[in-house]
Amino acid sequence: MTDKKEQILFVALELFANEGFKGVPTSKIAKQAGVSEGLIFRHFTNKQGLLEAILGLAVEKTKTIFKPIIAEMDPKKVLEKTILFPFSIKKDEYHFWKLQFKLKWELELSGKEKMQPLIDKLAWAFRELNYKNSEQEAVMLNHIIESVSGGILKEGLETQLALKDFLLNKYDITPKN
Amino acid sequence: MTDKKEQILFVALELFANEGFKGVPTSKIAKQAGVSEGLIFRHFTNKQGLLEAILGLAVEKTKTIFKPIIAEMDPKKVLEKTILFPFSIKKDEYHFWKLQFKLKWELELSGKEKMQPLIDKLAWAFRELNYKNSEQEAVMLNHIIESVSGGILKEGLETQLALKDFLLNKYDITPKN
DNA sequence: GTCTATAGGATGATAGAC
DNA sequence: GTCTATCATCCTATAGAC
Repeated sequence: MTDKKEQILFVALELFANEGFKGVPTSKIAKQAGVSEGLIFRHFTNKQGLLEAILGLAVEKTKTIFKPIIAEMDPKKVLEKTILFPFSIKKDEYHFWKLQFKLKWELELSGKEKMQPLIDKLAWAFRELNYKNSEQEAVMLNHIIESVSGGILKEGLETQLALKDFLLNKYDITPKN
Repeated sequence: MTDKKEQILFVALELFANEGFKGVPTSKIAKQAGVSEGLIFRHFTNKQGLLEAILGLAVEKTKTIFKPIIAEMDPKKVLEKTILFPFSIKKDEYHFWKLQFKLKWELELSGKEKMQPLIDKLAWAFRELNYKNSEQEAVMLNHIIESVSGGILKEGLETQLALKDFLLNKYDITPKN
């Protein structure tokens, strides 16, 4: 079926996202991936290497996910897409995002650089829309969507849903063309 | 000197905050606390029990920290104190707050109930100030200060400092009486 | 209350055969 | 590329002496 190396990555991402890096033994990854434990070390040298392989993919994936926002040239649309983003996280992206939050705190990884392109784009949008302090507006909105995303991942979409229309309204976005 | 039981709690809090619960062996706690490893288990039964003892203290400490905001009866002052809060976290409270964020993700602890009294107070303040949707305003401001606090703990106070005056201004708060 | 010693199991990693 | 077998270490927890 699938490549065993990819299978290891797939399972490890899911397990790390749910139980943390230190919380998951390689034996468990191997078992769930239907692979011998030794193979993990053949492919990734050590457990840390496995994590770094996943992190490498994460950088790419993040770029892909934010591409539609970065590419948008209508400033209002930039805000709309940004606000809607947390509420439109797909089920199969949950593991990915959960891992980002988990590792950010478990290993104190920045995650900051990954968001910078989005913040820059937001700052641009606010500037276009003549907001006073576009830089800080961008940083603040980023804080909001980051915390809202975290809330959704931890406590479920329903718990944050009321914020959606509130935020769209706050930023003066008419409910879809 | 200090009670050895307290010393264990003190050291464990610091280590858990910096390296996570699963990341810290009891041997390390014992060593750094200048105590035999067995004593940890005499006092707290097991490692989980040690964590729960710390978590018990955390509930009390959180109440104490937010008490000045909850008790405030001037709605403007409530907003001011809330906004200033992340920027005034004392060095000796860093471990405590870092632990809250770390465990929130490592063990998927809610942390939500702990913030509810603050959110309620904020909702009250916004209502007093005739904001349209006081509930969501409160939730949003809570998101902001939560994310800002996280940024300060992870990346340092300086990285978030620009937001302070921006937020005070945003909520129309005159720079201190 | 506190320490020393140690059991018992899990865990990361390696060696060697296929 | 993949598996089996195995090792060395680490880690939680307990027993028993002081």
